[in-house]
Amino acid sequence: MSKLSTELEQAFETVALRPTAQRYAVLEFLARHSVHATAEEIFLAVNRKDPRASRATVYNNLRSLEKAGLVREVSSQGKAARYDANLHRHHHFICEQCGKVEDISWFDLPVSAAGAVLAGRDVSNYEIVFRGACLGCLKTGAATAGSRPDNKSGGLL
Amino acid sequence: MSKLSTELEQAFETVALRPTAQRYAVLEFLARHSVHATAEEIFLAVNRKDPRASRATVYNNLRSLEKAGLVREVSSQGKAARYDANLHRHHHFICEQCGKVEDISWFDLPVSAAGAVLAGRDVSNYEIVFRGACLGCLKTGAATAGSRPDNKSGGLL
DNA sequence: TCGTTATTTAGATTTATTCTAAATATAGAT
DNA sequence: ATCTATATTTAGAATAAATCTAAATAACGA
Repeated sequence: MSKLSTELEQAFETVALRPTAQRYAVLEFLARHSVHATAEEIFLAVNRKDPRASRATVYNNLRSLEKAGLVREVSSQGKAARYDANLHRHHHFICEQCGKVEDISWFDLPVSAAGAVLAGRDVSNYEIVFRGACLGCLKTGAATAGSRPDNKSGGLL
Repeated sequence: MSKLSTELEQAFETVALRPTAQRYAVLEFLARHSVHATAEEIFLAVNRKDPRASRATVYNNLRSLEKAGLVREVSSQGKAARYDANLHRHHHFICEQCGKVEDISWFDLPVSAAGAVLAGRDVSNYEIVFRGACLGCLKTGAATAGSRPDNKSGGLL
């Protein structure tokens, strides 16, 4: 009866997806942990408690949840795809040192900024992906400044 | 002697990466084709002409080029990672119907928009990922409006 | 309850990526 | 030019990730 379970049930209702026990477990895990887990990690996690879900089911559900917009695949560095509950909009920050993917609070992109350049495409959603050094890595080691040829300046924002 | 070759050589110079024939071929392919190819596609493409590069070399070079900032992995739907030459900054548009990833001309994110929310992290780069229906799919079929629970409005920009 | 359709399952299969250790090429110093 | 230290390349084996299969089960509406 926690607030989360209500929210998850409503989410399933909204997108008209059958809330099977396995599918629910996948979404719940992602909603509870902002760690951006791989399919394998989700598989292991949901199988610690009942109900047990097979690997194929985890993959199936990640796809159906993604198609419904409740989950999204976040671009990560490394082979296995990482997933993220998408109940509330947010941006992402990827640490180039340690590879961690952090959530960044949502803010709207000013309309003026994007308009012209999208040329009539129908945008249903968007996110900003920041890259750099996270707070942890800044403390620990020396940050390597990004060095793309056409990035002359130091700080980018 | 084309303009591209000069640009590629300069790019290697800037980032202090050895411009081996194989590495050059990988970057050149990505720069010439904005198709956001997979490692396998690049492998096949660069081996149509000399020099031939092994699969492992393609992967090695994608990693070194990525670390140098000349290439980036673009988030795609599907298992194989897709890569993109990053000589000039640009944003991305992913079509939710057909899966195509398109480049969007660069524009700066207004400073005011992002500042507070990044909380001291050192941002060396960023990009915006738009999702929706591309022009081709808009013409062909019916566009499905995005339906996340907290997205009440129709158009997003 | 019944019938229809979606979902789940375990395991095999396919596909993607990394690893290995020896051979080669590169850049800089002599 | 030659030498040396280091980075890169290679083919193929090994690992890891994701998908497929066909039969069994669960969900939903009538």
